[in-house]
Amino acid sequence: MVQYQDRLDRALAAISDPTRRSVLERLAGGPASISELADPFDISLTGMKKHVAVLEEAELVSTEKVGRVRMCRLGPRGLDEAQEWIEAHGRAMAARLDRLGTLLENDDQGEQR
Amino acid sequence: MVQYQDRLDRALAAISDPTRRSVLERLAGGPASISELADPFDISLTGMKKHVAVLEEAELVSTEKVGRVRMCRLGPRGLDEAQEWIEAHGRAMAARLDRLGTLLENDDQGEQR
DNA sequence: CCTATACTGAACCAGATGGTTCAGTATCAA
DNA sequence: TTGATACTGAACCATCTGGTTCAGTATAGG
Repeated sequence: MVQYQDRLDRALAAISDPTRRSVLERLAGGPASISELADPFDISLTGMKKHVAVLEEAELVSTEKVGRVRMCRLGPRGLDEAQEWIEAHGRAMAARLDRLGTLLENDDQGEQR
Repeated sequence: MVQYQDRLDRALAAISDPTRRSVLERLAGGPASISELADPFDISLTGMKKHVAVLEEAELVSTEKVGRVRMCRLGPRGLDEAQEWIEAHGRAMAARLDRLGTLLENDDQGEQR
């Protein structure tokens, strides 16, 4: 019963790492090999491959082996679900906070419906 | 030099857990105690307190002890930064994918810059 | 054919995460 | 004052995470 959220879980966890966010930003500029992705960071090839694997499992990135090079590009699915959740609930949270802001320092218990 | 991203890291990691997302959704409806938050889940009080602590460190939730009850409410900062990153880069990624989509099955190598 | 390149897989590591139980402490209510 | 309630902190646990090194394998190029 948690499984249908799995992709959202993975996507959010994937982008919670700054290295992986940088990788996504880099790939937004076009495909790149593992080596090219690893280059700007103080990280081993193996380490970068792991990051790419995480992004791939979150379906944010797709890869393809071409000769001895693994080309990485943005996946077709992208951050849609993550964006949807944040927009829907971020909006609700902000709205709630706005109302709270006007009522605060006054009555907290009354908020509990 | 990574530290200014720390809040974003924490916020995204915090909402990558489905239990914590549910807690945020619950709190969008008004403040709640730890017990009330734990109730819908098969989790101990201690377990829920840990989740709340994570949300608090991400500055998504603030808490206040009132008598023997710890009241939890949405924090003032919210998901702004997370939303900004996803919107900015999600948009860029989607745009890139659109262009790729029109060019694909044709020439991949030419995309590299 | 030989060598350098680009990745891959296995093994390992320290620290974080998500959960537990158990033994408190503090407070509300009777 | 006594008991139930609501949390808290410590200790423990299994698994995941982000990283490493080392020893391959496969391919591009000369």
